[in-house]
Amino acid sequence: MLDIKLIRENPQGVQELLNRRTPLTETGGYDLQPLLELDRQQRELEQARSQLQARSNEIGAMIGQKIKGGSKPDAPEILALKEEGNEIKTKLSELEPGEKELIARREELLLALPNLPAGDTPIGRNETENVERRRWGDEYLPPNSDKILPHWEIGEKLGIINVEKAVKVAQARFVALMGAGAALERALISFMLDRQIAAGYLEVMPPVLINSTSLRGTGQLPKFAEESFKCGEDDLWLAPTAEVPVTNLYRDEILAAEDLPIYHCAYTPCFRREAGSYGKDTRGLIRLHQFNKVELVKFVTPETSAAEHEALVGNAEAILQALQLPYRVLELCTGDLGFGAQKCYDLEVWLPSSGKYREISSCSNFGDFQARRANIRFKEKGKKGTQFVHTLNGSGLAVGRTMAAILENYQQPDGTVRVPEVLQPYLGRSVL
RNA sequence: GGAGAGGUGGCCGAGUGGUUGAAGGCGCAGCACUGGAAAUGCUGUUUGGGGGUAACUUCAACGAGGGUUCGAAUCCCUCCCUCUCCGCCA
Repeated sequence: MLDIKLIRENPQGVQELLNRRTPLTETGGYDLQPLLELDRQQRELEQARSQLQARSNEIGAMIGQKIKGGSKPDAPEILALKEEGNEIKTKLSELEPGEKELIARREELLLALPNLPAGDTPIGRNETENVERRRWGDEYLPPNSDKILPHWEIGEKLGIINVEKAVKVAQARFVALMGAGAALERALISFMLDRQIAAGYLEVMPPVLINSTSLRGTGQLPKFAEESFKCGEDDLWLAPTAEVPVTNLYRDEILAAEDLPIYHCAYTPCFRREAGSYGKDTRGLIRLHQFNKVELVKFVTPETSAAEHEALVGNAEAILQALQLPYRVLELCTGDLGFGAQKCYDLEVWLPSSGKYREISSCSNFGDFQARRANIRFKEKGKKGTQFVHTLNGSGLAVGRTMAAILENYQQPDGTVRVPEVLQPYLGRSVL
């Protein structure tokens, strides 16, 4: 959520940054004018209301004092005050619903606004204008990539990925991992967690059924309801990413400045409806309704968040490097930036069967956008008031896509797959 | 699912209609005492909105939302959550 004060004080500046995401036109974009108008009306009403309220409080105190001083409750001067109190109450009851309505509508508009891109986020219209920052691991690109099978075919041949059975059990876009496939998934999860724990992250295992307040806190609601699975009987949703439960661990808390930064890593299954992506990536492990992910989440002070962001990307990259998987780092342009992000790097791993880099991690700095929604603050000793923390998160990494990358990049001519060296202790074997 | 108890400030915990934003304690900060510290004493210590350059001022908040009243943490209604016991269960 954006700061209404910032919008009020610098509407042109905010509008300009929002236009970098989607230009404001007659047909689209983000128009601040209705919000500013609501805000103006609301403050006007608030002033009128609180003046009346002040007088009402005064009357209450006066009556109290008189009665304490020995006046009878039905003395004329008290009856006169009560009369005035009643008049004020009538006026207040006329003002209050209007103000509440204005506040609710302002909140609604505010919740629908995305975060402002950071000043140095490259400007662009869509994913074609993302900027490649670096590549890593060219020396590990597999030779004769034209002979490499897509991971789902290899998985099927090895008997470690079974789609048919999963579709029977659930529906399309689910897979069942069998034998070494399940073991590899588990090994990857353990490996990733161990590395991130060693890098200073505290492991958590949060609920993956989460309430709507939590989803609103991180920005998935109200705008992206159709992307998550909802449990109809309860106010519970299946977590689309561990970002939601882990960030919300600290919702409505005031942290001590010396507790920051807080680093968490979490393995969770993730559930996404993938609405609107019906034709895409219909095969394999790339786009599923259920997948595993190790997530990194940071809570930091505003001054450190940019540096913490770079470090977090480095923590995600370290996994790809340890697995010797070639990848590149993209910085998302303003037109492709996620709703809550002010700056975002995507890591894309090389998938030789399709000759493409595919997203395997997305590392975002949310600034205080989520903290404002989820009310996560910190207090510095000796300083008055509180500040919002900055939240950051990134995948470290998406496990299924990592498995896909391994199956393809580590394929051998005889149809077997080498196990990356760092995983061998976890799996107890060197070939699949 | 059945029965009961309860939700107050960073924490514990008083408070059943009238300066109660809230006693007391703990914690924390400052000052005093000390060679230094401990102990002790004194003082201070919630958050959010509005107005104001500021000093300051005003409103709101005792789980949430309604209601009664001139006035509600205190009374009434609805909802949510937590805890205990029983049942069920990995």
